[in-house]
Amino acid sequence: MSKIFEKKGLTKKSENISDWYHDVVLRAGLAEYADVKGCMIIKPHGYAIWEKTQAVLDGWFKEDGVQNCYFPIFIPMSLFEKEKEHVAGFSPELAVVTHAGGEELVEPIAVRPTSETVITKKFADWVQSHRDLPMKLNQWCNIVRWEKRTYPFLRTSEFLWQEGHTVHSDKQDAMTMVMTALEWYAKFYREHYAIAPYVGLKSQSEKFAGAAETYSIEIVVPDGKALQSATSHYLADHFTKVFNVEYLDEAGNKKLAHQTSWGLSTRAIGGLIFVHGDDSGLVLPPAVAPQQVVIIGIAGKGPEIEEKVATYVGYIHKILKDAGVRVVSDVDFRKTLGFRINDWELKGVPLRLEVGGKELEAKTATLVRRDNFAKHETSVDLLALEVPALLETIQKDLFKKSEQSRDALTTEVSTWTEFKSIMTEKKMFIRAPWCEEASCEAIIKEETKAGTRCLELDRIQEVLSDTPCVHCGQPAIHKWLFAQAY
RNA sequence: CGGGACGUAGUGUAACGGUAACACGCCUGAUUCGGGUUCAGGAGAUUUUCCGGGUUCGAAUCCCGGCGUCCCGACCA
Repeated sequence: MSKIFEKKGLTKKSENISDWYHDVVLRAGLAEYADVKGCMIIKPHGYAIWEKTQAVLDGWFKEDGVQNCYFPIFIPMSLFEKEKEHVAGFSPELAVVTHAGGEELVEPIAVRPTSETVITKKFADWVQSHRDLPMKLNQWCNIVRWEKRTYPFLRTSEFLWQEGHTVHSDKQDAMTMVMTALEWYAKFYREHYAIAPYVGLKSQSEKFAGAAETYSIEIVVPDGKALQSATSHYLADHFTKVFNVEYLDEAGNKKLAHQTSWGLSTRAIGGLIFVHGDDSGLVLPPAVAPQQVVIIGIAGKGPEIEEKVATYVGYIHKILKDAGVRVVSDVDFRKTLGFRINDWELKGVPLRLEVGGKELEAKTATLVRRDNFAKHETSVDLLALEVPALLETIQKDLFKKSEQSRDALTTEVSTWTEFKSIMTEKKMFIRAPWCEEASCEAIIKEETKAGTRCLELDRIQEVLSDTPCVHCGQPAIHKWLFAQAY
């Protein structure tokens, strides 16, 4: 039925997924390397995906009463250093400004790796009464973390994200916020990125520096490794204590506010590339594709046909645009057909309409799906209904495929021998009983490079009895997910 | 931060210590256009080979230092 046309110079995903990934990022026009190590220039096609991401999440945040704001990129070192665990966690990757205005600064300024400190300091001023709570803020901004080893989108020295910061009267209210944010992210990945993630609680050693609890979205990359793809933290009173975020309750008692923070970054785009891409390049889910449909005009012989085809393409373009489809037309007849098709496939446009002399005569268009290359011809009269429906089908099929891939890359084991051989021979997610001791986790990581990824939400209630830890044999408490991480 | 590789037109590569070359891309014109077509001509390195020193009659090439990038490890809320 459908043949996959190989791309010149594009490494096959199955041969070397890392080379393939880098090739796709560059060839699909998502991003390029910048002049500073580990930094990335996000090109229009990549940025457009980010804008789609922003639009969806931002809408949900606002519906819930979260307000956008902006705090400075610079944080005085003294402020940053106030919460001890926090500074210990972030110091190694901090970029610090020591000179400005031609002079050495009296106090160095940190470039934000996250904004808990500056924002909490202001919460102390803004929160006085229980009537001020909850206070929910968010900012879309850039972050700098000087990682030793970088990877386009997955781990860059500077990246874009949103960070939500909220304060609440008590733990219960804060936890509701933590779970709401987590659910937004899960829903976003499922319904917009068409990715089936794992959602759960991080272990104590893997949690955010300064948090009481961290929940995360974990994506299963097709090579069996894990990508932490969004986090939601319950900060308890760890920061509010340090910055004195106190309020008076109804009875006039002074109380410390409870706090949350949650974020999703441009790393998400890396997950999107990894999960759906194939040997022909990027594959975008229709929900977030900057262009959902490309109409390719196929020239016959001579300018006369070209003109007719171009007119016909314009006609179909309008039909689709009126039907609410994000559509782009390609009638650049100076380039050969193969070149144009390959280029649009690399870019990952979910649906291609081929329109030439044949279709013009029959008043049809040929529809080709990017995800499975299935091809069929349809009458123009049906396009306004059929194209949106087909885009939805593609969206659903991509999700199903992601779900199958995730499940196929997850296995349950109960013995250490099995655990170790799986992790060393074939990387994948392992679900196994664990004692929840940090020392045990550290040894597992040392021997297999795999750490805990999360305790799935629906397994938190499922407390084990008489089950030994997969590694140390001590009583296990829950079944956790383990994997090597990106 | 340890180990390795590398740095030459826009990109990818070549050049024994002796005239910096080739392919792709780009421009012009044809040709072709239902899956990266084919051909002809042209521009593009030029205080030329990342930067600074050195050796030499002569350095892209050898030596020293710096900077940077990539790969492998350690690290990575």
